[in-house]
Amino acid sequence: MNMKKVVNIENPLNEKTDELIKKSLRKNRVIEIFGKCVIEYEGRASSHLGLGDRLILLKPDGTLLVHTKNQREPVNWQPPGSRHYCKTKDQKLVVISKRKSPEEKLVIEFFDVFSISSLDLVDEEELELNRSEEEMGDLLVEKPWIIEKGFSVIKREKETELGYIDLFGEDDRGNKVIIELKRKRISLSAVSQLKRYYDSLKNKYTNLRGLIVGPSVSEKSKNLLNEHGLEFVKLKPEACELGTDLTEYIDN
Amino acid sequence: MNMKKVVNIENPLNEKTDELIKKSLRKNRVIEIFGKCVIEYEGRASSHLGLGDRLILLKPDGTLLVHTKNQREPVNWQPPGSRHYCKTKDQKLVVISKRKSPEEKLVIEFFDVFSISSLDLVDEEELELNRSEEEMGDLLVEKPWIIEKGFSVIKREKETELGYIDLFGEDDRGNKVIIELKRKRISLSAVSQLKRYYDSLKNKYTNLRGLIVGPSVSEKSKNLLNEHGLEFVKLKPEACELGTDLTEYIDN
DNA sequence: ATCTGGATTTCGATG
DNA sequence: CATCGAAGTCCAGAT
Repeated sequence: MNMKKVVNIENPLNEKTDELIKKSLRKNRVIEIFGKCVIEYEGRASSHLGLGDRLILLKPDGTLLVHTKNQREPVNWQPPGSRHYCKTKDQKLVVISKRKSPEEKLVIEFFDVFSISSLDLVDEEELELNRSEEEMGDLLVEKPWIIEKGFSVIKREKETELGYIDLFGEDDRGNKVIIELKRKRISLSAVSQLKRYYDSLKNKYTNLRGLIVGPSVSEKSKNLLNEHGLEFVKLKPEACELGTDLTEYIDN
Repeated sequence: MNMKKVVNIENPLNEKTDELIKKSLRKNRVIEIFGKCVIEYEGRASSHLGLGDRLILLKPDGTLLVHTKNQREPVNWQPPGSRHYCKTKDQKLVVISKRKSPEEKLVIEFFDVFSISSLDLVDEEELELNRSEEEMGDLLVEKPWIIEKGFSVIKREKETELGYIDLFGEDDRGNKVIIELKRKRISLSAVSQLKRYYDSLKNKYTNLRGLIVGPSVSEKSKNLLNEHGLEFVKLKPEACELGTDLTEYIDN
């Protein structure tokens, strides 16, 4: 069953780890290092991280991740496209990752290495993700009556001077309608975004409405919508999955 | 030197891996699994990921990460605070992670396991990060003349009806000044944000200016600033680090 | 290369 | 718990 070759050193000696990492980098393997280290970063920002235990992950696409025992986010990293190097200096393993444009450099100095594994990962599958904002758009193009009776879509992703409008359409009285879709509760910045689109088209269309569509809206956002004469339409992203009962919208 | 105990199985048998993972979870270790798996997610969104090789990371704070050989971002994950479980079903290792509020569930079914390591990571260090937007604020509070001659800061993080203003101050002619700080090139949404703050205070102060401070500004954003009567002031975040030569601002 | 906006954003601060 | 905005955001798509 386990025909896959895992290179694994439990108590790595520095002279050997150096070699192993270099070879694994050449072979485009994913490399994982548990170790005690100090980290310096210099680039878009700059940072210093004192001595501690971390897990370092080197990916064949040039990604480098430094994970601590907490948090979803890496404490330090290099984005895809970086170049990784490694050497032994003063008896210590040093891993360096650089990229250009923007110029960025990460230096990891190991004071102890607990474990190294490296492996060729084969993965051709792509993630199928549902309930995105895009799916909300798909649903409304197909069933525009969910917005309101008589509504019709003219254009998806309409470009304006000031950004892209999710849906542009027309109501049963001939008003043009700008629709901004959100899969989460409506925030102030979402309202500002809609207002910006509205302003960019209000000179072009005399009868113009602006709708924001999402699962809910905060109090302040609702007030701001009212001030600007914009409207809110309730629609939860989970309603946009196939086979969902939409009868609650049917009296529109 | 290597007194740290690394639990490491190179060719894990499923009966043993089950036990090892359960024990490591109890002991709050960081667990890393290389394996071939299928993944289902159901929660804020939903997703399916077909058979492929991945690296799974389980953290003691309840974070779970699934990394493929590419990208900085995990292809699937659970945020901190989730609960991890593991079992053997149909001779296959299954790892499950759940959280409530919002309800989310991730199920990883392994068809092959290549390597497992688990380790107690000790890390008390905090990251020292420089060149943040906050540091730009620190500098301008200390040296307000960088904005312009005669400018003075009245308040940091001033709250308004429609959000928090980074800096609120006054110029040498008695105009009140709203300042929005950005460490990156100014985008349309940054301008919208400043406009929102400006609108929320323009009734309160008759002589009001709105400045946006950042390293550069896009053409569209510059136009939108002009339309609204708002202003741009150039300041790079790296200038906010200690010991930087600020003579280029000194004629202000 | 830049611009634009979404994201299972995450994260921290604040009320 | 909700709101708000930054982030070395990342990332995809469009120009």
